Amino acid sequence: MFEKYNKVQRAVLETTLNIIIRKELQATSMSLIAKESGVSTGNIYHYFQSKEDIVNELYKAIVTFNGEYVREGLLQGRTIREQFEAGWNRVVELGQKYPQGFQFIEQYSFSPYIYDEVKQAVYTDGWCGPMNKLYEEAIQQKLFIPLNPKLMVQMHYGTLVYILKAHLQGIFELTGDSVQEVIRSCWKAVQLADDTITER
Amino acid sequence: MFEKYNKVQRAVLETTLNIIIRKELQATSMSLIAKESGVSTGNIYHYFQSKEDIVNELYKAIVTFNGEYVREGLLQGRTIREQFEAGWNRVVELGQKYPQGFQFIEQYSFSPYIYDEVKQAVYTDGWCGPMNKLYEEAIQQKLFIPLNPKLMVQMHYGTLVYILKAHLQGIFELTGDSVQEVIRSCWKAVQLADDTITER
DNA sequence: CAAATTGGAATGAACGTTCGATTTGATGGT
DNA sequence: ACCATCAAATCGAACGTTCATTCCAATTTG
Repeated sequence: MFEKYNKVQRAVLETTLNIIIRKELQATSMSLIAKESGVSTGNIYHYFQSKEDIVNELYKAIVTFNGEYVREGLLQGRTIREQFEAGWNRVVELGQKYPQGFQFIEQYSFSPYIYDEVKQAVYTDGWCGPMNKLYEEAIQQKLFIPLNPKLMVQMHYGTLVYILKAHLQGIFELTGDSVQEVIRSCWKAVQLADDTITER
Repeated sequence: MFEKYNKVQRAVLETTLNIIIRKELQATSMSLIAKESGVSTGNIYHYFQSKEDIVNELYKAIVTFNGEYVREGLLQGRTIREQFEAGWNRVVELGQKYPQGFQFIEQYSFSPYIYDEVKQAVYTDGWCGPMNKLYEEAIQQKLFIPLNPKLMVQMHYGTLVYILKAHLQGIFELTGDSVQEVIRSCWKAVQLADDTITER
């Protein structure tokens, strides 16, 4: 997740993510980060400008990592339908394999603590751009109804985020089958009516 | 929104909501709440036990308000389809008419700062319970596919939350028509195949 | 005038950040 | 093989500020 950083930076970022999810941004003090990461406060400031800088760097790193992970999935599919399924499956995998990073992005994507410039990274380094493209193509090929593709992507992302959230909160179990069912229903929600036959 | 509170409590809660959305929980200090609400710190502590208490009270108040608002909408529909549309329309209205309350609940529903007991209020005073019931009925009447109703409610809530979030962030406009289209597509996503004829 | 309410200065703890001292490890001269 | 040198890395105590909370005097209410 933090390959491009050195040992100290990695320890700090990992620890910070850990504490923020476990406690709160409010309760995430520099002294606690120092204690848990094994890096002294003085040394932390050798590698980061400020606490804000740490949190924003963390945000950027996770968005980039998630972006690569999902884009890699998109490449696996040949047809639009396959890309659709592979892409959203990767999003769900992210939520399950890296729940802390997933929760962090979710909780702070609307926080004023994250700089606007860093938030924009979702479109440049994240997976939003390629996914929007895929939806545009699906509309052109008359697979999807003619709605704003960005709106549709948000819809489907929200769908998955919320079943993952509820799952992480223990409201219900999430089997591989039910995930597939949800992704299929996402397709069904926006598919053009006369495409119904190709649907299993 | 805060009808059951007195003048001082209302001023404090409204101001707190305002600052938290504008700045951050971290940057929401008691002195700032005092200054902006026109209530002295001493007096705030006369009506609230602590800062945590204020924020949790705020959370509870908004959940209860939102719950009443959506349940009221559910009552307007006669058929299941009508209740479905009326209910989700109310959710969207909440996000548009009371964006601060909406954003606050969204941002802090997973925060450790909110007591678990207060979070449970979503089910007792909120709209999750009645909405789950509606979905169960829709499954029994063979209108919906046989999936976990709680999962489906979360799916659809996520859908609407994310188009509202994107709209509030200015990513795209949200017309009344596109909202209707989204709600219809939510129904389509989970409807049982042989129900297609009744569909417009 | 008693009780309830209000105001804001005072308090002590905790916070983010700074800074000078110390350690480390690579380099080159003997 | 040994040591001298030095810049980079590391440390944690210290600093000044800000914070949530308390306390009590002042004011209002009934």
